Amino acid sequence: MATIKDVAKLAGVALSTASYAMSGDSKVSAKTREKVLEAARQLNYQKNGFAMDLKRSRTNTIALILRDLSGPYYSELIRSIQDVALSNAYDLIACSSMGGKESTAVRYMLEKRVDGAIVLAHNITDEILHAAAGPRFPIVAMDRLISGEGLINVVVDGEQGGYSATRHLIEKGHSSIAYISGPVDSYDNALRYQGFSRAMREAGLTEKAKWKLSGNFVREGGYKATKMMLMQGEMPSAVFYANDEMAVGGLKALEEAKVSVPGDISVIGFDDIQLAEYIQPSLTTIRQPMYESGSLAGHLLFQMLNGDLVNDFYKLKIELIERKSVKTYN
Amino acid sequence: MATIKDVAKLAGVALSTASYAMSGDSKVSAKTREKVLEAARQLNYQKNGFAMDLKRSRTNTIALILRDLSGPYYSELIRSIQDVALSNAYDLIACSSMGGKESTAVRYMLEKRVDGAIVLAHNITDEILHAAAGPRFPIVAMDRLISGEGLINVVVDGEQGGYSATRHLIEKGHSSIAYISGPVDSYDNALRYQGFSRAMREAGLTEKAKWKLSGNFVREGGYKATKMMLMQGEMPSAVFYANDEMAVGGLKALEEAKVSVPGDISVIGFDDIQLAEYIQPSLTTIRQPMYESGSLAGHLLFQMLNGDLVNDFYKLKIELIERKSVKTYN
DNA sequence: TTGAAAGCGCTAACAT
DNA sequence: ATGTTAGCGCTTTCAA
Repeated sequence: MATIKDVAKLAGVALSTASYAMSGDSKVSAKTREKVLEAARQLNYQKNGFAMDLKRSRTNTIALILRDLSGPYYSELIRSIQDVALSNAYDLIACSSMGGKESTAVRYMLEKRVDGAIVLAHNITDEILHAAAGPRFPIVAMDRLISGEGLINVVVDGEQGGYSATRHLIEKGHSSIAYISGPVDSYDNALRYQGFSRAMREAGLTEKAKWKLSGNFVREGGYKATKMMLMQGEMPSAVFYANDEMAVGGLKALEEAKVSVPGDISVIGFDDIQLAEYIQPSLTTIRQPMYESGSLAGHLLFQMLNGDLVNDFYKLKIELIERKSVKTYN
Repeated sequence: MATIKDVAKLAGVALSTASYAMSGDSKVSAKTREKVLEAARQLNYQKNGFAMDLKRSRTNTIALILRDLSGPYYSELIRSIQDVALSNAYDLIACSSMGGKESTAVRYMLEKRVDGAIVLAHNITDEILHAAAGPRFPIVAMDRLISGEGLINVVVDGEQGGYSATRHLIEKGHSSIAYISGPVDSYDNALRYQGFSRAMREAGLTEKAKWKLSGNFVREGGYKATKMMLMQGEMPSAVFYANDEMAVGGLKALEEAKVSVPGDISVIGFDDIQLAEYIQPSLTTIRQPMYESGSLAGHLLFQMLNGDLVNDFYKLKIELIERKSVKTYN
């Protein structure tokens, strides 16, 4: 691999002149520049990325940290962040946090291989985020509440989402409502459940323990939880799945049991995944403002990178998407 | 940010000793190591990633280059590559090639910010791939045929896929078959179309120009192409959409026109996206071995990184997934 | 306008 | 077992 030194030598100029010429500095004469560029071309010269980063102590790239790169779930969010990065002439890389402490994501943040990060990866501890963030390294956390130097939050109002979903059911006349929950240690699930509880309480409705089942946020879990609910005999008139994936599994269990949706039972989900629109019946659900929240997170990150002061907490509202899986109860 | 120098000073040892201690070299005494580690802890020391890379001239990370990070389409492929990277104790980052020459992806390859790459991004030219690849920088191309130093191919047999899909239709008794194509400059589309043509020719069937419409590989395109086909009056008994996204759009157009699938017309897709199973009717399609091909690409990349010699061309077979959108014609 | 040289933070060969 | 030192390839200050 040719280095800038080789280029300078071939062009017959000093190293620094070569550097100036290639970065388009105006103090180099056109003739010299051409000579340098020609030499670079001949040697097939490519600048070494980290030598530059090291010198500049800036990478011009930000990272998006996801628990699992392969999740189809975040595509809109990724798109929005990509847009913002592009318009700021920054590079964006996506890192997986699979592997926790040992993951690519953690290494990149701790070793400062990027200039800042947007984090959506629950398996990274607060401790690591605190260690990584700082005045020179901003982090936007989208999956938790955390504060500290260089650390801000952009979250979606999960409590309001849970509340809205439940209110919707109640307004349609449902009073016996099951809640299929995500993992107990999930912050998202906790918020959604809080919203559910508040709506129930305000309407004077009681939650039944046997109608609170866990589906672990996965399709299979929703399927099993629903089977279990079915086996218990008494059925609620509606069920609130804490995410769409579980609702998809639930719909399958219901179909197998010949329980008609929304005829016999209404269901509502959360997330508005792509499938929600296409499944039978199409799923009424809560849409999170993915594009907006990603875009906001990106913009804030760049403001911090510029040294601007920003608030450290932003909460976005969600929206109810009404489809065909909820029916007025009578 | 504390450097290793600070740590060494605080611990009262030489720079190199600190370095050795922290990388767990056995020649450092336990006591010294503890002293160093303690100093590092106190200073909240984090090693600087690119200083290390620069010195080692190795990054221990590979890149997966995708045209658009936000596409939900590649999740299985990403997962498989992630698995392979992890098991080789390498880091994996995903880079978008949006922006072409100026993209993050191209910068990372050219500036050698990673040790190698797997490319699935048509908007990157062969020229760039040639410039980036070399004996010290392996690239696995999964989206084209290209050869050169450090450059190998892992592709899925699109021609066979197109052939199988068409054969399936023919075996079910269909003889008037439309082909809704992707972009003309798409290599994937070309292969699928070749397979289609071969099957038609072998069966003595003729392609009709008016039944070859372009949908650009997107849902909306499939929708429009289908509308156009409908307007033309005469209908084929089956249509082969060159990808599932277009088929989804097509199904919608058909439904709006009250043309029953598969009652009045059969449809087959290509890719086996997640939706294919859930849409009404569920879509018969061609499944690409995403996990397998990603895994293979990953393994090959690491073999090359190790200096092993590998073949420069691998072609994987596809598989027909029979669902409900194709009916025997009578 | 050009060149010499310092130094970014780290590793590793070599010397002690 | 520990210390000294020479770079990795680049940018940028300072001097010419």
